[in-house]
Amino acid sequence: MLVEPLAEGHATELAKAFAALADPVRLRVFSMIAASGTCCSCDLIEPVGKSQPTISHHTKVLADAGLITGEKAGRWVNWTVVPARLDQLRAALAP
Amino acid sequence: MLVEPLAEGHATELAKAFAALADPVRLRVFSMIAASGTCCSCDLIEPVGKSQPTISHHTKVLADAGLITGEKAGRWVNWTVVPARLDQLRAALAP
DNA sequence: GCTACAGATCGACAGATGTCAATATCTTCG
DNA sequence: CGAAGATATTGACATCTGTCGATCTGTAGC
Repeated sequence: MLVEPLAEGHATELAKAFAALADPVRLRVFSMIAASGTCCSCDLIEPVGKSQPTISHHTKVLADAGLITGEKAGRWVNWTVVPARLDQLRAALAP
Repeated sequence: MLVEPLAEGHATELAKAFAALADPVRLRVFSMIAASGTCCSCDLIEPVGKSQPTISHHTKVLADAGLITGEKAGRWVNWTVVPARLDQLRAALAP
C-alpha cells in the first residue's frame, strides 16, 4: 500500500477491517481471544467490564470484519482469530 | 498483542491509530502520501474527489493520530508518513 | 417439561464522524 | 499594498456507533 495509491474498492475493504480495530473495547476483546487461543464470550464480560449485549455486539463486528471466527459448541461459542486476515492488514501497512 | 491481553490504556492508544485508518478516503489519502514520499494537500483533492475542507479534515485526523506529519513550505504543507508509527501498528498485529 | 445459562436481537439514546458551503488565515507575487 | 492561491476553521447536517435494559433463542441437565 505504501508503494502505490489504493484503489477505491480496496480502500473500502481495508477500512472495514481497521474500523473493527478502532475501538478500545474491541481491541481488548480481540487481544484476549488471540492470547487465549480460544475463548467464549462469557469469559470476556467480566475482564472487559461491559454488558453481555455489548460484548456480543463487538464479537459480531469483529467476525463481520473477518478478524475472528466463531464455532458453536453446545451453549458456548468458541472464538478464534483468523491469522490470514491479520497478515493482510500487516501487509497493507508494510513498506 | 497476540500473546497477552491489552491493557486499557494501551488499547485506547492503539484504537486511535486504527480509527484514523478506518475510513476509505483517509486510507487513500494516506496511501497517496506514502506512495509519493511527500505531497501537498492540493495534490490530493482531485484524485480523491472530495472538497478541500474535507481533505484538510482528513489530513488533520491522520496527523493527530501520528501517522503523518506536515511541514509547512511556503503556501504548501508537505505531508510525509511517520514510519515509526506504522511499525508500531504492524507490531501490534504480529503473532 | 422445566429451569438455568450462553448468546443473539431489538429499541432507544447520547455522542462521534464525514461531508460541504462559507469564511478566515497566511504566503507569495506583481 | 492588493490580488491570488493553499490551508485551516466554523457551522450545520445526516449518518454511524457504542452502550445498555429488556427480550428472544437455543442448549444442557434434572
